[in-house]
Amino acid sequence: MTQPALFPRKAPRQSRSAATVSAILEAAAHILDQRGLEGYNTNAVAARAGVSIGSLYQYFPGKDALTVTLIRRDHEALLAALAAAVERTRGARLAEGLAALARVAVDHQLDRPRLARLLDIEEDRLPISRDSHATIAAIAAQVETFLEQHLAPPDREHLTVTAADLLAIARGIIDTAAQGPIPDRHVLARRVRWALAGYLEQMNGSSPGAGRGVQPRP
Amino acid sequence: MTQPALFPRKAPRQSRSAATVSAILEAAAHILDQRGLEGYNTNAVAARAGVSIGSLYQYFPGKDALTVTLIRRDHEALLAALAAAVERTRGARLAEGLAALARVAVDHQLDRPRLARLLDIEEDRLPISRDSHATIAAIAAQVETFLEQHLAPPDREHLTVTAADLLAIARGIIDTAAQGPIPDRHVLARRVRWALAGYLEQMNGSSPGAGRGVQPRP
DNA sequence: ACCTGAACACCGTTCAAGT
DNA sequence: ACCTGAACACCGTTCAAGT
Repeated sequence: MTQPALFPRKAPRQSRSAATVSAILEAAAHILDQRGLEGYNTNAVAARAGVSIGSLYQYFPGKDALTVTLIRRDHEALLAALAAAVERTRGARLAEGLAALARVAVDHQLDRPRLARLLDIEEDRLPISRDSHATIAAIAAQVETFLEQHLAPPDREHLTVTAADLLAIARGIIDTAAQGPIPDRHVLARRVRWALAGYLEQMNGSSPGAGRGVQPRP
Repeated sequence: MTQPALFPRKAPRQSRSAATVSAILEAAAHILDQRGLEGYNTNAVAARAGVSIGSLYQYFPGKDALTVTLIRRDHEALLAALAAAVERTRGARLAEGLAALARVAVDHQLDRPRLARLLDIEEDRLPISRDSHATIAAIAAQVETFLEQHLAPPDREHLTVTAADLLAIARGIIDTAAQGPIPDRHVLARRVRWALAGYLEQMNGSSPGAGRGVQPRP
């Protein structure tokens, strides 16, 4: 019943082993992107990385731990892009800020669409580990910071739920759109912006008690 | 490279074999709901259904075909509930209708939350087969019908995209919320309603050329 | 027409032997 | 400290033999 750990087994201590870990991760991303989940197996990853299967298991306790590391790296890239956008639009109007966030989310997903989609699928399937949770929380915190900058201070509880919903809405639209033929970034970003702005506006107007505090800054 | 078919191999012709198929599907749903994807394997399904593994493969060409059948049944239940709600709210105001749709979506997901979530995960992973596509299209068509009833006629192209986005938004919020502790249905439905109404309102207001036609009925 | 279950294949993982 | 690859275990799938 004890399931295998989902974090790297140990950190590499010598430069050659650091290279091994890098090669394994790069091979894993490449195979996922090129061959999909069907062709994604540990033997193929080890072969492409040019190491033996034993070496892979020296650094990763299992296939899922490898996948989780790819997911965390992907999240960290999104976090960096998001933080930059939040910083950049600090003085801007809400609509402009939301447009920037929508663009970041769309660009992130469409950079390597297949890999991004498969990592999302695996993320849904896998339990969230400790440090994955930290990165996800940091992403949500960026959205909360953005809301604090562009809205009058509502109560904390709502800020958290609101940030989570905005992220879920963006992900829902982008993931669904990305299942079909590659969509136009600009059009897709506009649809995401509509959804985000609309949610905020509705929340503001619909719930007299709860939403009162969420007002655009003067 | 030719991947196995994802539809049932053949229809049962005798009553005992119909019972076999039913037992297999029921066992599959039960195991998914109780043991998760980890415990979901064809040997366990056959054992719980009380049939040999060979019988399972007589009716389903593979594990994924079994899963796809569960997904299609789930979609058909959603379609029926959605069609009833669309019919029921035909004369109602837009806000009331959206609230009804949000409730249908939330109730459907929270009926058997774990099973619903795992089927969603598998649905993302699996290619959409012919008749799965038909059911999904029928669900989207219900949303389009709803929009036609409650909004002034916009152009067709936009109706399709709008319906798809509304579904994606609802799914994004509900799936994400359902990952954590079981959320309150009423609160969750309200968040979904906000998101749906907000998207429609934004689309209406933000895009002078494209959105002009989407106006609430007088 | 339907059912059975041993056998096979593939792939995740381990471990004894190396450098 | 790191690497190797044969061996093992689990599970999806097939197929020859039944009723």
